[in-house]
Amino acid sequence: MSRRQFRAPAAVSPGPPDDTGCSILHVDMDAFFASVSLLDHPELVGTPVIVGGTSTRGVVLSATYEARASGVTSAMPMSRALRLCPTATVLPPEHEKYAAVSKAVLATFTSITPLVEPLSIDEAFLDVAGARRLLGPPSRIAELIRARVADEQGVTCSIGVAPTKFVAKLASGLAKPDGMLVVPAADVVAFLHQLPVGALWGVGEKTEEALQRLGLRTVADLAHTPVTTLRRALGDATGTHLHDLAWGRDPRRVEPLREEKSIGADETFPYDVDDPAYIRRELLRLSDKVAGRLRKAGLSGRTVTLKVRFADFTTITRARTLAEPTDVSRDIFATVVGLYEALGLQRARIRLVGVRMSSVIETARAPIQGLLDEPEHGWRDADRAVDRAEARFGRGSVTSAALLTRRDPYFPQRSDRN
DNA sequence: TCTGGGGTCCTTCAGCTC
DNA sequence: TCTGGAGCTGAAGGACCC
Repeated sequence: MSRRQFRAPAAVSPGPPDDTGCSILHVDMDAFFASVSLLDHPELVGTPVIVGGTSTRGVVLSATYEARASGVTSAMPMSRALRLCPTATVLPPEHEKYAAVSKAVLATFTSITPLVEPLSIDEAFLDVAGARRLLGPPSRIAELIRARVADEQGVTCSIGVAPTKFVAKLASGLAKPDGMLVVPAADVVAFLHQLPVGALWGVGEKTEEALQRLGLRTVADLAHTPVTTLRRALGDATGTHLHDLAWGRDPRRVEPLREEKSIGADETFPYDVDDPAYIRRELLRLSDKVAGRLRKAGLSGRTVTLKVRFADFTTITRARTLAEPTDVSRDIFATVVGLYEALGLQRARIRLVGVRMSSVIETARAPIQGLLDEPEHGWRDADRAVDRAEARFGRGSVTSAALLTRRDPYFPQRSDRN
């Protein structure tokens, strides 16, 4: 669910398409989470529905187009969304269901071309140059995909067809909902130049403000500004990149295999917390979670980053790079708690804590040496035993004694298990 | 209005080495 | 021995995406 919506320029027709020079498809599921949730609630089809967190600090994850008509957008605080659309039905997220549909949709894509680059759970780029002989021109392939996704999964998607990834992504956004937009190579510059600068991928609120200060409102304005001016205002990389995009230059290819660069987890408390012992327990829980995900992915990380967000929403991070990569919960926890204690916070009111591991490599290639004081069968073996137990008995079946509690003052809904 | 959770990438700065 | 610059790396923070 895109946070910003742009109307399709009148000059571009969605009619019988000229797809000359187009081999990149961007497929974006329409209101994905809400659509999948409605598969089990057919009585709510055609009504305003919001999927999102129901805690005191929940935000909108997705909303049906009926709810969006009232001004509801993703990432909006739930309290505000319900003020805008008081008749909406609120459904809690069902992440496993979304993952299953996403996997099935991805299988449909890979049956058409091996060049599929998933961008998130609900969108992907496809390079269909190699499928043309078998399946026809890109626009016909796009229609085939839309029909198959609707038939097989019961949800709709929109597709942008263009010569480059970034134009295809813009086109799919403009085709929503349940549509297709083709931008042939010869029309790319004209298509781009009538859009507002905020439509460009990578221009958010701050960058848009910086561009407005330069008097730049449309992509055409940006394209006709000297690149040195943009670099001065936005930095070398961003300035050059946006200037290239404004002229339709985007050499990025569809890359089916993208390596993960970091794995992390963070948690916003329903209420601000000022109890250091409670924070340490949460860091243990998050360290366990991150380590488990690293092991599941067969990865180890070297840099441990602690994130702390205070009650006033200011956020700090502290990082430490270890001598060797690790996927051991205990190592991550010891490092992150050391970073936390080095902050010297007394009773600061904390809203969120997070743990992230970066500089990740495959564990099989990681140089792992036992520490001098590490027992022969150390925490690494214990972690693997926990992984095996959880695989057999379910998540949370084995956990640290410190995480076992009858009552959680900050998460009343939590029970004995995490 | 009051801001989740999972990420990536970029910029700036400091410390280190040569 | 001291100093300054270049280049590298890591840390921190910000912006952005879905």
